[in-house]
Amino acid sequence: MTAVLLIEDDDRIRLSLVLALEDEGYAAHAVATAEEGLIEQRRVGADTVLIDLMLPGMDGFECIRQLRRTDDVPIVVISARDDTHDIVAALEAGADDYLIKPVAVKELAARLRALRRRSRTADAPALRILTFGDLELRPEAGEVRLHGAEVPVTRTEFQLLCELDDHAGQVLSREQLLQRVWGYDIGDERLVDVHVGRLRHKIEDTPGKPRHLVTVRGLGYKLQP
Amino acid sequence: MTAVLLIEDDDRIRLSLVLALEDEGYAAHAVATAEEGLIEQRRVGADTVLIDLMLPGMDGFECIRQLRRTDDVPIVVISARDDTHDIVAALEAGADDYLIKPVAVKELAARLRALRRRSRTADAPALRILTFGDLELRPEAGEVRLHGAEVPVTRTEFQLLCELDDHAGQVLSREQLLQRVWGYDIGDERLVDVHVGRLRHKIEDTPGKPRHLVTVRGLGYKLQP
DNA sequence: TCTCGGCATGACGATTTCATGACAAGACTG
DNA sequence: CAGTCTTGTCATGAAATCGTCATGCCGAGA
Repeated sequence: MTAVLLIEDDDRIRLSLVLALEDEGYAAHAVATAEEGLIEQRRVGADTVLIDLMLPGMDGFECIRQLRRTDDVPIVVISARDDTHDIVAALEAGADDYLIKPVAVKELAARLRALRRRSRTADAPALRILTFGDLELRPEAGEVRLHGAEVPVTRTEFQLLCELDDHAGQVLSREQLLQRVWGYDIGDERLVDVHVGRLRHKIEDTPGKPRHLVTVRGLGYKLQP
Repeated sequence: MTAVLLIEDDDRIRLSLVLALEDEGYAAHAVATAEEGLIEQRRVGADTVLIDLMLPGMDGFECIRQLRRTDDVPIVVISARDDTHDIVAALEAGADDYLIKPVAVKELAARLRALRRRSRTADAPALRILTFGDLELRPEAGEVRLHGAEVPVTRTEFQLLCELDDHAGQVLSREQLLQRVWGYDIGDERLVDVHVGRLRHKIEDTPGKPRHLVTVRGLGYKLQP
């Protein structure tokens, strides 16, 4: 059974939501403040956290941020405030979904199922530093290194490389690359060739024999893992 | 850049959403019908699909179900209908989120970011590998391996192999293969023979005794599981 | 065994697909 | 404002690939 932790200060809503969730087959557990919620989640480790934004003491936003420091648990906000600004802030703080009170329990249950479907895996990815043999890509730093030495690449080249990197090992068609790097719907696909060529000059040692950025004839290009 | 596919029949909404998404830094691409959407997603493979529910022809629910049969892409519904029943049905069909028109673009963008944050970890190692004894087929990588070593294969050969693979174990007639790989309605069936022959040179070790790509006299070819 | 239709295969010209160098129009910098 | 960097377009040539055809083989049924 799925364990849900509800953080909500209003007694009536808290009680009715717990009952409704139990009806839907969840093991629901509720507390009234953000502080209790943090402790409880650390202790119990529910599969999903439901949280109100307006809480006495620590507010919902801060609670979400603190949860997110240590926990990748799916978080759904349930709030009376329907302001776009609040919604964006909550999602940016680390929430996964935002429902406006009064909530339809069926909808809540469906959203919880959808979210759970999506959150199957647990491990959080570390800072990405991707290595392909002697080629290093640091997306956050905007750096490309070959044999440890930084290689100057232009913005377009870098984006192209990142796009290929995001799908390392997969073939991306010129069309896909045009769409993703340039934002074109249609356009001259030779443009991709030209940039791939330029990139190769910089990141391949042996001309004519690309080891990283290989072309798959008739399909596109890919970055060799 | 993140590629988004929008499926929306209303011209005004479609255009304004595309522009708004591009402002937010997405590579947006739009079609007007569910049927086009399915084709487009198979062709281009966006990172996220936005879809309206009320569409001419195939409706949004069915489109979501069909997408989900082959694709794990995040799907966000954007609909004018605010009925709980519709929301639940869409989420159950496989959607990840549901927004009610008119949508606040900032909220949409925030939800897309949240969804992407959530999906990224899950679908990282999604490279399919299909194995037939010593023969390996990696559709996304555009690779064919025999005894672990990569075999260079042309596009048509690769498509032919994928098609046979999709129906592994069952016989496909030359006519079916012509239709599926070449798109011909009619044509010279010898063409299939020639390509099967070329493919065999590459993926069979013992000439004259095909172990993977078997011909069924009078019927067609099949890939032996 | 003979015959015949289905199948395999090698060759070849036509076409497609790629790589690359050159160039001009911006963008950026000092 | 001049010089440099970046970017998109184009032309060209090389190489890989495609579809067709002709030829010959092989298996199944008589």
